[in-house]
Amino acid sequence: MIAVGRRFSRSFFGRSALAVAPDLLGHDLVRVLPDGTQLRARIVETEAYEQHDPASHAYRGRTRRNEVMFGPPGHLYVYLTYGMHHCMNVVTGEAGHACAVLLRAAEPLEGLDQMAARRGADRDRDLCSGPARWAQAFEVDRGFDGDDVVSGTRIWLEWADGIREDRIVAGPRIGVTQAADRPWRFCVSGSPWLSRPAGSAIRRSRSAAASRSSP
DNA sequence: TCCCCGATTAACT
DNA sequence: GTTAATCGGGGAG
Repeated sequence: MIAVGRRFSRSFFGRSALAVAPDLLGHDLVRVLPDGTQLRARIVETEAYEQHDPASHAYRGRTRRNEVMFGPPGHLYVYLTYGMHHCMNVVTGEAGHACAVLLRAAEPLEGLDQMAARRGADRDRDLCSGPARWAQAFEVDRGFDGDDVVSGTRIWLEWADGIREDRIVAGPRIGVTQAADRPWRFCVSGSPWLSRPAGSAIRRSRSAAASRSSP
């Protein structure tokens, strides 16, 4: 019997981002390109963006951009950052609760040639090792904002092996300036597919350290 | 309307 | 380690 990935249930995503983010590690994001090619990558790094989280796009309320975050769970929230990069999130929590999990890095498993063609990358490690890299490899942009990853047909999440809890490492989120101390980035320990090494190896920038009030 | 800045990346020194 | 690229969001005026 061929092992066919199972879809996630809607209720899996109907929890807090903090609960869903680590639980997505070791599972797969699947994408079918317009020509029928299937891409698959196994999640190794996520970040949680909670309700009332100063680092969240939804912190200051509902806007056209973040509208999907306020909707039902299990949908994609895709945004453009720095005027050129797209990032993929999965909306979590009940409708009305604007939380989401940022998909940051994954191990590419299927369709590596297609990913490389879009990325212009020569090494496999450069295909999905960062939120914008991964989105580009998967040919995902704002046109995918709101897509259903539970029942979708062009992009969806599949239950795979998962990861043992003792292999999950939590650390500060990357690139955020608000609530920078919250350890809401989750990584598969020692994975070579991360956007950056996990753990305490991340050094605080000098300016940030200097501006810190120290009791 | 104006203006600053960002959940990043790649190409520099 | 540093920095340009590049543009929409959203707060300020």
